[in-house]
Amino acid sequence: MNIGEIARRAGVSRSTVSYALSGKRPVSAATVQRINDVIAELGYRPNASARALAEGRTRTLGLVVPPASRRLTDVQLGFVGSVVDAAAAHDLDVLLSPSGGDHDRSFERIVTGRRVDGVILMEILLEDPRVERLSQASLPFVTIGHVEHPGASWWVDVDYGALITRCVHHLADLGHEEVVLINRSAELVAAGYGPALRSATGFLDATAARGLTARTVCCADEAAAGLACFEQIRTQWPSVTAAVTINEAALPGVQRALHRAGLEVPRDFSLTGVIAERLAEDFHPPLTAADVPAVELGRLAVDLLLAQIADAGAAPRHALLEPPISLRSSTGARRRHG
Amino acid sequence: MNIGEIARRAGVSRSTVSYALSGKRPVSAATVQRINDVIAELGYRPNASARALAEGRTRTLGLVVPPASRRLTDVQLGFVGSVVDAAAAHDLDVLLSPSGGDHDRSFERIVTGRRVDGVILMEILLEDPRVERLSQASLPFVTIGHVEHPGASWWVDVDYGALITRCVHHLADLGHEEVVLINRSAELVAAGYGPALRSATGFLDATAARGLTARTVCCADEAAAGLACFEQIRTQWPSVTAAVTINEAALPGVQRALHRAGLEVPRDFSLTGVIAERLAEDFHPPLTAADVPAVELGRLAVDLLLAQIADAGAAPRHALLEPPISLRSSTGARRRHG
DNA sequence: GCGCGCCATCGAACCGGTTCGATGACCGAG
DNA sequence: CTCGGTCATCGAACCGGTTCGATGGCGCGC
Repeated sequence: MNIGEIARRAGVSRSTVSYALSGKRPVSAATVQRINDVIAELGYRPNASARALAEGRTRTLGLVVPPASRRLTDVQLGFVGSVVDAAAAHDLDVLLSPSGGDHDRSFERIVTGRRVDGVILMEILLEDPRVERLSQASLPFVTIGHVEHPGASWWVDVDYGALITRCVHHLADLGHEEVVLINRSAELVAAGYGPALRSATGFLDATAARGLTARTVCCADEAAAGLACFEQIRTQWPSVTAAVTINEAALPGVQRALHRAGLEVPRDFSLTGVIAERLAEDFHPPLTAADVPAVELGRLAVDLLLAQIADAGAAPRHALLEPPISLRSSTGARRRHG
Repeated sequence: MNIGEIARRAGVSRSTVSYALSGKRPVSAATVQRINDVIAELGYRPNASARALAEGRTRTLGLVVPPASRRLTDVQLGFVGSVVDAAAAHDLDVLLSPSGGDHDRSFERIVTGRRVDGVILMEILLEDPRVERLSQASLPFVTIGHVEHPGASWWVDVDYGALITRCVHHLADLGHEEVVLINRSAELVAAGYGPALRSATGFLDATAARGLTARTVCCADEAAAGLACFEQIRTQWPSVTAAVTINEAALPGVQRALHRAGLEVPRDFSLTGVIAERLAEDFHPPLTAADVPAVELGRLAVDLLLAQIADAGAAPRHALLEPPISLRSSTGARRRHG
């Protein structure tokens, strides 16, 4: 069931079969017909490993994802799905590599084994050893998110700082004077996770610019933590009237805490942030928020990666998306004496 | 940077390098040392395609997932994560194939291109053409979920029928007399999606056995549908006092509907079903439910697949898991005159 | 001291494709 | 009729590993 067998049955040489399939040299119509008949009859398809070896490319992209132990957020899930779909649209397969920190067998296999033509890296830190590793391996790659000093690397990202800034201005315009940022977990912040740090910076800058009192808390990525966290906010800073968050997993807990405290959104409390569209719409009431364009970001990452693979010497490109805030119904004017 | 280069620098032949790396023939300690030094210095790793071609195996597993357009449920996400992790534990990579229906280029590439040593298929239907396709391609595969007549195929699954039956008995024991099954979407049921159909059968059998009045509804996989669906239940069958569900995505909507109707769980209404553990615990109050052991199922699928690959002639094996119901706090005795 | 056997290593073939240079048949122009 | 050029096809080399049979050197036993 290999190309030699096809050639034998069609009465031609192996190279002729190869050319008939690839079209890289002309083959007479009659011969093509005969070869195609044999192929259809035997259900032949070329061996991917052999082809990869000969061509020097695997027609496969690597996608480095956080290990399953760390649950994926909705936004991350959106990335994975859109990358896989975008790759499939180009007839490329996606090889998954669960990678946490530095030395990871799966990651190393991907990088040095020439198993993939390029890599998409997600959930990267401000200082991420994997970026360095890929650079020196001279394997094309695109990161979703960007390191502090991207240098010559290609990336796509959402401008968390700008989006959080916009959320703060929105709240300030509504008259809020003391607002809180519910960030991702303290571990992620300590590890140097870009979105968390850039959100914090944007939040502090914007609140300062508008003269608001700023509070920030870190919150583990789970509903229970969201509940605890919100109750702590109410006790510690009772005059806070609005929250900005990028923590999707905490939302169900925040919702419960609001309910338990008898606070109605947006009458008594405003809530906004950067949140996957589906979750923003599932919230009650639907969240006014910057929807992370996960699908677009994933597709863009694949496009950039393919451009980089096609022209290895090209100048690095990147895309910093700043989606508009979708006005839904979770923010309102601050109530005096609220 | 290939094996020939290593051999040249170490002053040995290519086969000696190969044997030194694989250990399949003895190589003197001094030579091994020299080879390892050169390899460490150059950072050499064997080319995966070449190795796959020579060995006839790719050290890669295929995972067929629903296309991204259909959002993954929490349970499905658990499968993907655990399969990837379990494969990584065996130093295997995972190739993703988004596949919906019948003819799918990505699926065909996986099946006939000898890109993978075996395939794990999830989200299968009672009659699934892909199972047939894999069988005739004589490529080892394991399904998560099982077709109606599994024949000689290997599979792992959760016994939805038995679990739903247990839920019904639990409610009957608590005195409920009219209960509703909130199923997955009507499209899935129509397509022949196993869990949905087996749940419905189990539900009808169990309610009949206990003399309960049974109601069933299909509900799209989203919060809004859950809300609408529950409100319809309240109008149409006002005396229903408990619900059983396998629809995770609808839960936030159900929660909101309960709240809107002023029903307190479990005092006024009982809720149970088959639900991912995390979601059951995020619910308010935490759901008494059969937690789908997604992680165990994924690991098991990989184990069975590897067994099948190792011994192609082995008799088909399968595993039907029936996890216990976790008693949390969403079910209670029916209130008279409720 | 000679032959035997073992140990380490080598060379060549092979896996299944792609690609390049060469070859032969055929056609039209001179 | 011959020569040049095109077109279709072929054969061989190559991609980078693995594996099998062969070989050379060495130590040991008799």
